[in-house]
Amino acid sequence: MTNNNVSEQEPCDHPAKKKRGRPKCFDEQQALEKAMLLFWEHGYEATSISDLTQALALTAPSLYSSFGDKTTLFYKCIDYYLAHEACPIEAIFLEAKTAKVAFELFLYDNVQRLAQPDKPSGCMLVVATMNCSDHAQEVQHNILEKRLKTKQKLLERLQQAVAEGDVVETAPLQEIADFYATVLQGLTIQARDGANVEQLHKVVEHAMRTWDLF
Amino acid sequence: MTNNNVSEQEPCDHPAKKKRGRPKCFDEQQALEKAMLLFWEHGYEATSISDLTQALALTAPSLYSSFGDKTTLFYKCIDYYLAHEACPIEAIFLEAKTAKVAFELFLYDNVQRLAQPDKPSGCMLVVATMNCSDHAQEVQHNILEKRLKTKQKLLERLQQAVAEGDVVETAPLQEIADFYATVLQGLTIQARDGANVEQLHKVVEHAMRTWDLF
DNA sequence: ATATTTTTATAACAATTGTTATAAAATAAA
DNA sequence: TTTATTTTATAACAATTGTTATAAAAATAT
Repeated sequence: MTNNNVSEQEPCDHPAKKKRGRPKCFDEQQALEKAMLLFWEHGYEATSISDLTQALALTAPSLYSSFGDKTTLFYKCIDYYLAHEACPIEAIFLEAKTAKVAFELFLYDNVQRLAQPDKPSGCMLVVATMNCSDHAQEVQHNILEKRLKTKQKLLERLQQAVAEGDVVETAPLQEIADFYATVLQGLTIQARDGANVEQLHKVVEHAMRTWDLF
Repeated sequence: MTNNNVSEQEPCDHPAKKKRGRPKCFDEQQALEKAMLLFWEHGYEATSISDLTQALALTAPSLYSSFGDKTTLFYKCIDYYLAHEACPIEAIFLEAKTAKVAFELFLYDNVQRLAQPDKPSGCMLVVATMNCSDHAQEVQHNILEKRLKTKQKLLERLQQAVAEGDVVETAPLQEIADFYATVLQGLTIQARDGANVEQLHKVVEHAMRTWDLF
């Protein structure tokens, strides 16, 4: 919104290789971000093409020629979200020495992202395809799989911890993963319901204090 | 679905006071339940009138004359849900001697309801108005308030516990309420993502084991 | 200057959205 | 039997849905 100094056109190695036809009168990345914010806020189906064209200030044919149909655009917005707004779980899990620290960093990082005052609340992967008609079943299923992958990563980090010795072999890894996945997704709804960063921080604090009880 | 022996027509005190005009060819309660199931599964906006008329096997004018417009019907479905499918939190909170038992019973009762194989997963209050356009903002806000009321009841039960002496005065009541509300709503998303009753049961079991850590 | 390429703007498309007017059908009361 | 009442079925309504055909506009390449 307030940031206008974006790179006008990616030089793409060649410093100033002018393109052939009529130049675009909007920045693709900026438009993608605005579309992502709409889908994030209202969800896939509740965001209409006319909502998008209005917010991005471009016509429907421009939208379609640049990003494809609504489904394709939505997937591109999901990719944009994962690249710019979602928690970098792999990086966090790699740098953390123990699983407990990994989960701690992961949850606190999420808290910061889920309750930003100037952004839609909650995780886009959770909220954007919650309400879908039968027509959007494929989109819904596709996003569900991404959520399940995150949960799988929690489990794998716990397995790594067992291998490395910082979690005992008898620990119920699946239950631990289920518990923290539940807390994580609960944070999304709490954020949607108006909880702020401090509140969510306290929730995570308590959830982490239970680590050694498993 | 499998239960057909519903009361055909409410006698309404007078045993057999026949109504005046042409009789209805469908059971209102049964129709309401089917509508509720659709809204529960797909959400408010993603459920269309034609989805409803098709599932209830009645025409649009019949639907409108019996239940009013879409918004009114939705609210009636919410009432039906609260009366027949939602956890009776007041009753549970009244019969439980301590706040810990109250929360325990409340969460376990929810687990049973959130992951029924033959019903939509998760809490309808959480999932039905997750994705809404600007037109449905009022509906969305209305349902949000109902969610907040539940959270408020958690807090009030904790305050009651302090008054009764089964929770220490120094306990951070708001944080405890926030934590268990987070777990509760996380259960809804977990159920939507395919978790079964046993898995959710384990999550609650662990969440309850942290009670005395506050 | 002409040709080529890309993006723009205008306008329309069939299908679906929520909703309602109209009249026929089915009952009870007079 | 007639009248009154209620529900049904048919059909349409304007508005919006996602999408695209068409041609003008604006740039580069020849």
